[in-house]
Amino acid sequence: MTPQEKELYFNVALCSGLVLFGFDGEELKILIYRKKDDPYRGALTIPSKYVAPDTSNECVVQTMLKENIGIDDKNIYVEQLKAFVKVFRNPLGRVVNVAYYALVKLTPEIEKEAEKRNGLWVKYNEIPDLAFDHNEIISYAKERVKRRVKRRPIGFHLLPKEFTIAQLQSLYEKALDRELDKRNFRKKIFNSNLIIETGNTTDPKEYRKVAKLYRFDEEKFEKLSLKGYDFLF
Amino acid sequence: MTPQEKELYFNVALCSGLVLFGFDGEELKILIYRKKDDPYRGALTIPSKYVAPDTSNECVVQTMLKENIGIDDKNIYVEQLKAFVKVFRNPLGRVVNVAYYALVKLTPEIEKEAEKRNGLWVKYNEIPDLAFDHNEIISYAKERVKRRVKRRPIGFHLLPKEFTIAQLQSLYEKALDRELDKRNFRKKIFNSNLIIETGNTTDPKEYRKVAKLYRFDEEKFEKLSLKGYDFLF
DNA sequence: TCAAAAGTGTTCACTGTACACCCATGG
DNA sequence: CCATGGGTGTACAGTGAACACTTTTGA
Repeated sequence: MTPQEKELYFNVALCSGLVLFGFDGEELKILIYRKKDDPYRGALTIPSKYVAPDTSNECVVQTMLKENIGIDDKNIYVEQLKAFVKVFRNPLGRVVNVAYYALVKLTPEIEKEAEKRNGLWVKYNEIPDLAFDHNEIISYAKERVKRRVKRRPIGFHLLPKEFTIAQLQSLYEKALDRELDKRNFRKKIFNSNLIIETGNTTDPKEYRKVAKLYRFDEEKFEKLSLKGYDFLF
Repeated sequence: MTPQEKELYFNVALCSGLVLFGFDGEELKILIYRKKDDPYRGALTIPSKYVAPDTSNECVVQTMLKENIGIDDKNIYVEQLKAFVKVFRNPLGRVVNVAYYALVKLTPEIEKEAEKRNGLWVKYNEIPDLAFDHNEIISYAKERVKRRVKRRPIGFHLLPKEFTIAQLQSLYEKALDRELDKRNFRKKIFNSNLIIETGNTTDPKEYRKVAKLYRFDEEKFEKLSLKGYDFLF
């Protein structure tokens, strides 16, 4: 490669975009921000951050998780979506956004933590207009999650350690954007043998009727992951 | 963004990588090259090309199709896989490879054309060691094609206008990397109503027994594509 | 006593899969 | 006459989808 070519081609910026899905037991939400700098000051965006040439995109995603919701945990489920590469995405120059999505269990603390840092949690089905091509990125992320949820038990990343079947079903309904039959859902979940009764129940003060709590069988999950796909909805 | 930041971040090169799948009626193949320049002179690679900051990645893919196999056709099926972004992919600097795959119907002419231009067609299941992370890219592409083939009738992009059921089945077997039952396959294909008997048959000189030729019902295909997924294998 | 959510089985249609033989033709 | 590949139907199991009532308990 000639020096001229080097100057021509090594002239692109790289950034990581993050579609952060959070589930609070009832609602599936996505974290967005109001931009505080140019370009598009004041517009809404998903979390995005430039990547220095000697830093990995995945590292920047971890940094964003730490900065945006205060989570410093390597076990958060993160997966690349694809690159968004349109020429005129950004007025500063050619910026390639390599988009990722991540799944987190929301607690009131995490929600507040993100809001303290100027984040906004918006419902999965009520995404406002965003800057750049970020709406397109979110659509792509939602499709990916729909597909993953149908095939792999990634839903467990979004739930607390112990959860009720109703919470699990609610999550699947939100992610797939359709109602599921309660009896069929339970049959399917129990047949998968991926969840185990913990023996605990919900706090009687919180609900009208106590519900059994379950946890996820990690061993079975590992085997299933290795084998490939299963767990269809 | 400060000028210092601009200098720091706008320092990455962008390239399009292409996993080109071709089917000749019997074998599913991938096109690779022997590299003629540094770095890794002499190593095998998939077609890749730097993208100038004012050019779209998709455009570069079209250019590669033209340069590598002499096909100048906007109807070739092309889809982005994802970005391959490791920091030390390339000794010249940070190069982000946005990988695509494309599907083409191979004729002896196209195969020879590509070979004239130094291309090598390797069988889907006999991929040699490649430079950079190109083996990883091909693995990812194969997984994507497997999934797509199961869900959408993209197989038709790899076949000539008129084809036999045996050719179609052979393609599916190669792509999915397993044998399929002849009767079940025919049942499934005919039930999908996606193919139409043309009334023509194969040339009696070519085969021991003539076989009916079919074509693909584009109208039904459009409807099916819009509706979403179907056509499971 | 009523509203709200937990929990529980059966039936039917469809789809995937396993499986074997006859026919036409060229060598 | 035989090797090759085209073409055809049935039976069984498993899964998806539709569907309604009882129980518990807090308000």
